[in-house]
Amino acid sequence: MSTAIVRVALPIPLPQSFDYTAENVSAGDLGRCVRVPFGRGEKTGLIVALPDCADLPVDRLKPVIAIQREAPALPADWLAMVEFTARYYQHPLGEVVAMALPPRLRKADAVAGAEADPLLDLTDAGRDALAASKRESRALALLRRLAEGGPCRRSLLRNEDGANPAVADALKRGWIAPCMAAEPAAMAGAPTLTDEQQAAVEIIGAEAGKFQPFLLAGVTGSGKTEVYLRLVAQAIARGEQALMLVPEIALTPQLETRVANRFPAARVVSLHSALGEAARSQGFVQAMEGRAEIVLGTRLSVFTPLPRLGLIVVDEEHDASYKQHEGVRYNARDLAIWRARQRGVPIVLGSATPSLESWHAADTGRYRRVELANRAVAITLPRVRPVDVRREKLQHGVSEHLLRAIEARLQRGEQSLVFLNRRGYAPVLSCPSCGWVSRCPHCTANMVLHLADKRLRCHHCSFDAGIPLACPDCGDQDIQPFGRGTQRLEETLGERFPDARVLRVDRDAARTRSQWEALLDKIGKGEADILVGTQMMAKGHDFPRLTFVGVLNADSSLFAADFRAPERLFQQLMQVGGRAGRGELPGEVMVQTQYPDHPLYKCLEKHDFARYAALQLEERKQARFPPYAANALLCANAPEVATSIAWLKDARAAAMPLAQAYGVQVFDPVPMRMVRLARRERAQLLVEAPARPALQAFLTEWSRHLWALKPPRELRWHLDVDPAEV
DNA sequence: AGCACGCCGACT
DNA sequence: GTCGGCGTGCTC
Repeated sequence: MSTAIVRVALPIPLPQSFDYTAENVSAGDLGRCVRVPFGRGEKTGLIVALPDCADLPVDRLKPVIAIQREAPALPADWLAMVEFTARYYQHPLGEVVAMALPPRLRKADAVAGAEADPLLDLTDAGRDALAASKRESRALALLRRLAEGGPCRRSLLRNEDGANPAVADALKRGWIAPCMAAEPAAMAGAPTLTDEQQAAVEIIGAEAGKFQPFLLAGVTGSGKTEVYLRLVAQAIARGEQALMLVPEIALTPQLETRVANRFPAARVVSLHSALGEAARSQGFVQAMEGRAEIVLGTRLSVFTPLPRLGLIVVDEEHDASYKQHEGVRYNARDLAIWRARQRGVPIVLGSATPSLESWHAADTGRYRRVELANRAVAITLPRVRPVDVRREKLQHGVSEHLLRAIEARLQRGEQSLVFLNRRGYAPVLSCPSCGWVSRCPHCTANMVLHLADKRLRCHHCSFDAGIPLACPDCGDQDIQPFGRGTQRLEETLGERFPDARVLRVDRDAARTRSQWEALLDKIGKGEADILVGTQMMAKGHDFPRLTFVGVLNADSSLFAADFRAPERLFQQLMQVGGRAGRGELPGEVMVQTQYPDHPLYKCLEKHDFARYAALQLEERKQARFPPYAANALLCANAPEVATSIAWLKDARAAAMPLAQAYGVQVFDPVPMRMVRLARRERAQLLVEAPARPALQAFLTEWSRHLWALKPPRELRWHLDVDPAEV
């Protein structure tokens, strides 16, 4: 019996791991879950190292309770990634592990990797039955599908409605049977590639087995997904696994089915936040054991262990949902790149409107740019033009130009979308005689009027109140909604076009996944004439009958305090414009603005992303913003903003001696633009470094000081490395 | 984060 | 005389 030391990462907010003694430990126990005594209780952690000696006298170490040896250990490269994540984002390792591991895996019970989804194929008897068939039936359709498409996962057959009894019946009759993995790379129903797509596939495919990032810049409708699928097929054919990351709302059952149907014999694991614990654990284990060929998922799936990883795809790489905004504030796109380098595999970042960071990386040659300039589906890009609202009288915020454009679509039986990034009926309720406005009692924000359910609601903390009949301050009964939200716009358009079917698509109308699906379905079937939508409508889906997009209130992002606001506006407008005219019909986009000559709108008119990116990058360079600098924010919140500011001042004082040495600039603490959020008052401090390595080196040292800086009990703080908003 | 210990007010 | 407030200190 030999006693060894194991180093355990525990899910507690402390920047250190804890050492324990254990019997009969082997190198294979690295990456295993372990039950340990901790304080007065017990905890489950992960063995992250087998050190020769502990940083504490051995007699003060406690023995572990049990090492969980039934489940497979997490591989070394996975450990290296979570360790990197913890280091880079300055977050305790144990908490990173707790986030990245499905909860089931951390528990003591082993996850059985049951073969629940067998690959089915026609038997000889099945072929006979098919040949002898007389009448059309469910069973027959099933057999024909297998005959034409080759072997297929049972789950896929089940997806086609009502086919499940037919599958069971055919199995019983011996017409179909589980078969050994045929060719998982086999594709079903793949369209012919355009020359451009073909070229892209060849260029990227040639780098298989090497680390090489690609920026696949393809206009909306150019068929990026098709390029991904071909590359995935190549990877699978080489016996490798592919990881496909997509933004949060983009992972719909449609996409899952599209991928799964394309590779009927492959095992596709789909991972998203709505998934149950069991399904998530199962997918994780299937990927880890190399039994799944494709992992398709949102940001969290970047942590899926893949022993034979051969390709990473990040779709819509500019999308904000890749960055996590609480807990471990990681960016899945950036981690994906790190992982591709670690594993020596190519990575494809795809977008019609790449992030300026990625665009710049392509400019400097760190990434290889591959362009898809032509739309694969529609004839032309939509005509885009600004509507000068200074020269027009508006009707409830909508210009006559827009209304006429909608009218024309109605007459032609086509769909219009009016895009307004503001939920609710009106952004505020106000008293004209005393100036009272509906403020949230817990936040520095206004309560939004939701007339549909007769409530005032704070969009930041979800505080909810009834609508007062009179002004709470002066008693005036003439309190009024000010400004316009989607609900009011829906009402306005309904009044103006009484015969049209107006459909609102925002977070209130599509609260659940199924509501969102139902809305998409309704639009797809042409059961709406005018859509009123927020950014939810900006991405993802093509509606063949949608030929007009009108944009309201775009200017508000033009001169916003956050330096990334214009970038996001341009991306959003380009994406939303991409909704118009994806079918046979040409599209048109109108943007209401007070600044029709603003370069952003000029570039948008010409669909010139490259030019806009160049302009923005020049501005960023002048102002020393990313990607020409690396940022981190130290954020603090407490019941009183003074507490936050005071602690941040101490933190800054601790930083000053280091800042010189690393060449970083540490700014003064400032209250956040929205100081109060959910009864806490927030402040932050910006750190600006010339580049990421300098920032990293500085943060590593600074955070040691920060942990030693005892804050008052009621104060919370965190570091946000590469923040999305400054 | 938990969860202890620890030293000062109104209750059986 | 005790129950309990939440201040501070530790967890291998």
